[in-house]
Amino acid sequence: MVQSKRPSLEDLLELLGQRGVYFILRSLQQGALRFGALQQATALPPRSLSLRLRDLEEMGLISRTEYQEVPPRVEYALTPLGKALEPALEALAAWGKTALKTP
Amino acid sequence: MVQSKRPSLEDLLELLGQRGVYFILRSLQQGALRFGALQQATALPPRSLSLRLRDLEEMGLISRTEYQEVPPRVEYALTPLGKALEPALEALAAWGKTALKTP
DNA sequence: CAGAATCCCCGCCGATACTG
DNA sequence: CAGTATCGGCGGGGATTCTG
Repeated sequence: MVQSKRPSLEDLLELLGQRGVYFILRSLQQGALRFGALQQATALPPRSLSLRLRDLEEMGLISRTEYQEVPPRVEYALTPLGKALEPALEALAAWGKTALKTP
Repeated sequence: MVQSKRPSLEDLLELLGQRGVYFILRSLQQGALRFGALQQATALPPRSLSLRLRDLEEMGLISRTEYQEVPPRVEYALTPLGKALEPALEALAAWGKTALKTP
């Protein structure tokens, strides 16, 4: 467990502004996912995805679970703090839909 | 009226991630404000504030009204589309408070 | 499979000065 | 008052390559 950053609203917004982060959180709302699956969902290069996942983990929004197997398997899931974002993400999505209706 | 950009959710998130943008929108929810007032509210240098305001205007979230007076006066206000963001901003603020309670 | 390392480049950011 | 002009720095971002 890392949880180094104080999860301030400004930090969250800055992170949400990075490409793919919104999609990562939305995807994980359906359940835990592996690195490869997130790569496909976000269309991010490995390095960028890795950085974003670390940011999210440091902010306490997601957890990383490493399974000692062959082949290696790592799963990412929302923490309670991450799940608490759901209403906000819903509200943003709702705005996005209304924005399309009134051009 | 400019309204050049299609207001997609990704664009909004990217813009919200820029420093000061959240504060600009929140401040304007209380009513129209002038450039100088926004400068004080956000603590942004003039150039950055000017860029952010233009981004917001291009996305159709705020409107710019210039009064031909001496001294010059310009007021920024939320458009209906900008006001439609209020629930989302509220939800984000609510998350911010819960984030503080559960460190 | 899940990342780390390296490299290079551009775009933003803030500071300072100036003007209609 | 409400911006624009100019500049320098640096940090993030993507592409590519390599490894436990």
